[in-house]
Amino acid sequence: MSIKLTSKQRKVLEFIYTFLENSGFPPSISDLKEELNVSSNQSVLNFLYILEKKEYIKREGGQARGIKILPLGYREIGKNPLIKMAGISAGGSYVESFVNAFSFFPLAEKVLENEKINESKDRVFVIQVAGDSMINAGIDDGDSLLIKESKEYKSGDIVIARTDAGTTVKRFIADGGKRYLQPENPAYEKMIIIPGEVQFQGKVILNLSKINK
Amino acid sequence: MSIKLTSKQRKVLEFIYTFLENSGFPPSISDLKEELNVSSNQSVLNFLYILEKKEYIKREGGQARGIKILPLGYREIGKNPLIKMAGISAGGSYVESFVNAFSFFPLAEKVLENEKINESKDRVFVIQVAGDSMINAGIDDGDSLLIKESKEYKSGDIVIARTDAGTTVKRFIADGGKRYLQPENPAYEKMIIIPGEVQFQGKVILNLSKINK
DNA sequence: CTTGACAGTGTAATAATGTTCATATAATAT
DNA sequence: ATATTATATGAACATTATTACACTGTCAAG
Repeated sequence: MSIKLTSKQRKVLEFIYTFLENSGFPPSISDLKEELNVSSNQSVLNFLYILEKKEYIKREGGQARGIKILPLGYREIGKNPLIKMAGISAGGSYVESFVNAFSFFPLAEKVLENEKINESKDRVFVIQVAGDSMINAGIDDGDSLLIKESKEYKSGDIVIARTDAGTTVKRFIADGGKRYLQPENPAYEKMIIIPGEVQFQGKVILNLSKINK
Repeated sequence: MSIKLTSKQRKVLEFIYTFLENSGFPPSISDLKEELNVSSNQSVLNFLYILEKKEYIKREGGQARGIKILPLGYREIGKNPLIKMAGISAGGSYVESFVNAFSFFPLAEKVLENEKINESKDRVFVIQVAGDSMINAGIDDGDSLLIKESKEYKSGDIVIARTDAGTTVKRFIADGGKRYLQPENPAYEKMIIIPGEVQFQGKVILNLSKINK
C-alpha cells in the first residue's frame, strides 16, 4: 500500500479538519457520510481505516467522534492545529465563535507597535462581534475587535462587559454617580450598571476589520 | 446568579480541558460522571448548564461530546487553547501522542540559536519516543527529540522514517548501493530500505530530554 | 424561616453513534 | 489474466450518549 493519499482520501482528511475548526469537536460517522454523499457507514469507515493506517489520524474505538488529526495529517493539508477564538455579541447574547490564534497573531503583530502594546505585559485578545448595537461607533456585525484588558475604565471607553444577560460591547458612561452601558444605535436602550453584576473584560483598542480594508 | 465559579464548577471546567488535551475531543456526559464520582447524569448536566450560562463553555445540543470551551473558560483556568504534539514509536508503531506547541516553543527558543535554526525557514518539530530500539544512541523510551526536516540525509544521520509498518526513529546507513535503517540496540534488526516505501520525515538534531536534565 | 443557589440520586425513554457482515464494481498494478 | 486497491451499498446490531422527569438535602442570604 502506498503511503500517499488519493484525492478522495485527502478530501476526507480536509473535511475532518474543517469540521473540527467549525465545531470544536470531530465529526461523527454520519457527519462524514453526509459530507461525502455516500449511503453506507462502511464507506466512511474504509476511509478512516486508511487514514489511520497511514498515520494521518488516530481513532479512539467505540467512542463517539473519537477522531484525532495527527501531526502528519495537519502537515498533509497544510494547516496548523487548531486554536480557537473569541466571539461575542454586541447585542448581548453569548460568546459564540472562536479565534484561530495563528491567523490572529500575524495580524496583531503589525499593529501592536502602533498601539504601543507590550505583548508580554498587556493581555490582548480578539473578539468577533455579532449584532448591530454599535454601528454608530463604526462597529458592524461580524467585525473583529482587538481588546485589551485594563485596570481602569474611563467614561467614554468602548468596553467588553460581561453581565448575567451575556457579554456585550458597549460604550461605558459614568455620569456623576450613575454608570451606564450605552449602545451606539438609537434602536437599542442603554443599560444601567448594577455594581457587582457587571465585569469589564477589556476595552476596544482597534477594529481590525476596518484596518484590513 | 453570580458570574463567578464555585470550586466544583471550576473543577468541571478543568476536567473538560484536561480531557480535551489528552483526547483531542471533548468528554461525554458519562466521562464527566465518572470523573466527578456522581451516579446521575443530571448532576453533570447541572454543571454544564451553569458553565454554559456563565459563558465558560458552549454546548451543541443533541450532539455527542458537543462541548466547546470558550475563551472565557480558557482564561478562567489559566490555560491556552490546545494544539497538539507528535509522538512516535522508536520500535515502529504508529504516531500516538501530541505536542502542545505552547510548551514546545519556549523550550525550543533557548535551543534554536545554538543549533543555528532559522525559525522562519527551517521546519522543526518535536516527537516523543516510545520504545528502546535506539538506547545505544542515547535515546530512551519517552524522550522528546527535536527534529528538523531536511533535503538531504547522509549515512549516519539519525532519522525519522515513515514506512508502511509505521513511523520510526533509526540511524540511516548507506553502504555502497544498499541502504538501511539501523537500530541502536542489538535486540533489534536492521531494516532494508525499499525505494519508494520509505519517507524521511526529518533528522534528529537534539534530544530535549537529555538537555533538561 | 423561607427562598434560591448549589449539589446530588435514580429511572426511563429516545436519539445519536459506531461496528460487523455480506457483496459489488471499476481501476490499477503485477 | 489475476490480484489488489479504492470506492461503494445495505441491513442488522450493539453501544454510547443525551434528554426528561420526579425528588432529596445542604447552606447562606435576606
